[in-house]
Amino acid sequence: MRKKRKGCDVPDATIHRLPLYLEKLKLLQAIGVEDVSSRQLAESLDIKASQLRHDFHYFGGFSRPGRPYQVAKLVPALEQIIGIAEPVPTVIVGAGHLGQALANYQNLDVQGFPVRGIFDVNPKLLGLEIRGQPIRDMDEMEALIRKENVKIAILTVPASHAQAVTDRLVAAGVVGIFNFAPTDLKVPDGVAVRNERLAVGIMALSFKVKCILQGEDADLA
Amino acid sequence: MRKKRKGCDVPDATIHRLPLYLEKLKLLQAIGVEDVSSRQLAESLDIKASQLRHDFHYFGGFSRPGRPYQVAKLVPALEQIIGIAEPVPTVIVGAGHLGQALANYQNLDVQGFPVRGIFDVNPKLLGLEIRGQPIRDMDEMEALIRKENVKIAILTVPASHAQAVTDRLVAAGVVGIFNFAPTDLKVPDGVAVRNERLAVGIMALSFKVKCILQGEDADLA
DNA sequence: CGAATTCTGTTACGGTTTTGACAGCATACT
DNA sequence: AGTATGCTGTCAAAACCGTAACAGAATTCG
Repeated sequence: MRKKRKGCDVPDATIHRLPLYLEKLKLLQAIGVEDVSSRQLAESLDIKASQLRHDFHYFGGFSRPGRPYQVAKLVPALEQIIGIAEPVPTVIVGAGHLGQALANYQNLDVQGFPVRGIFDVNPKLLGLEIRGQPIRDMDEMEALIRKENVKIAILTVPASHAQAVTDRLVAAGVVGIFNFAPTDLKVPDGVAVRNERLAVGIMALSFKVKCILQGEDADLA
Repeated sequence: MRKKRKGCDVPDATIHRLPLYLEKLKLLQAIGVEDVSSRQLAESLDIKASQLRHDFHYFGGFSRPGRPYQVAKLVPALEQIIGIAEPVPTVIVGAGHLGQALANYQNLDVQGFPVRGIFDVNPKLLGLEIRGQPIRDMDEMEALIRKENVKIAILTVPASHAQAVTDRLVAAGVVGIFNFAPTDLKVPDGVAVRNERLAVGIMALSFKVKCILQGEDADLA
């Protein structure tokens, strides 16, 4: 296999922690904190300090040894690593309840993912504006993706349409798909999919709840 | 530590796969399939058959050796394990866009989590009906949770209110919280929290997209 | 009836992630 | 100046998870 680009050969588990680090650091920055040690930052996130340093180690020196991390240096460094140093234009496909909720979710913009288009097949929804964006017909999708150079799409269509829409997105140049449809998508190499399956989340929770309740019963016995 | 209850000392990774197994099995059941081998089931989910058997092994015999799994046996067994053999009553706290979208999400009911109450502080929302459920005032929350014996709550309030609401939920007897607020919740032992952080998902995706695009640049060079 | 096939349950291996430990640098203090 | 302290970067051990291999059981076919 070809040698990976610097900073891309990183465990998934680490990748999932980077946004948490960034979020917490931005919070600290907002309240005027300038320096933060690995211990402080890790404890506030309920992880071990050694893990945090280990994570950062994949990307090389964020600080000089012996000195704590500087928030003002770390924030842009993490944004660079995550890929949101520049705003990342995004589209939402599927303007049902979930799609509309995401379109309304102000944090998407704030966190670097401005929504440049919302699309749906339902003609009744066309023209309805959400935060200044009209819901557009699917016919316009490819043109807008190309025009705005959109690389990331949020997919909130029914499972039955997900694969067909995915194929169109990929053909139009989308490289990352955030999939809320409860189905597995087939994509060519060079396209990343992240499945966000609500049902999995709540069922995993249910499993733990069941175990907790059983444990309490046992305590009483 | 006290000996764990049977079937509760299971890796997280396995727990997260159980809903996928169940979903696929229900699909097979719906189209009349009676038997399914570990290989068939695993391939349709893009995992190794050995992993599937390994997962099932945590819970003991679902089938007699030498015979494939019987869908009609496996579905209720998994439902039992996950804890949804009986419907699990649920409440949604926070009737903003996301809360309403989840309340409208029909699959919640179908998958065993009927919504028994939707709550919000905003008086303008009170009384608005979503799928037959009125949005109720927060004052009524504890009473309804106790009356319906609700153990799982879905939290879609702003981050600033999340901890206060959590404390009330826990005090009222909720044992599992599905948290969509971008903040870490402090809960006592015996309460499970699952954080569903949209920002983490899209940023993890962004990281991979950045790596893919860099890789393509490299290919051209 | 016996061999071949198909399948699961179980165990052992290999890789990855997490945790712990320590050396080295920079500062603060006596 | 010299010592003590706090910090990071780095490496090694430990825990965890995924994969492969195999033994045993039921069925099918000759």
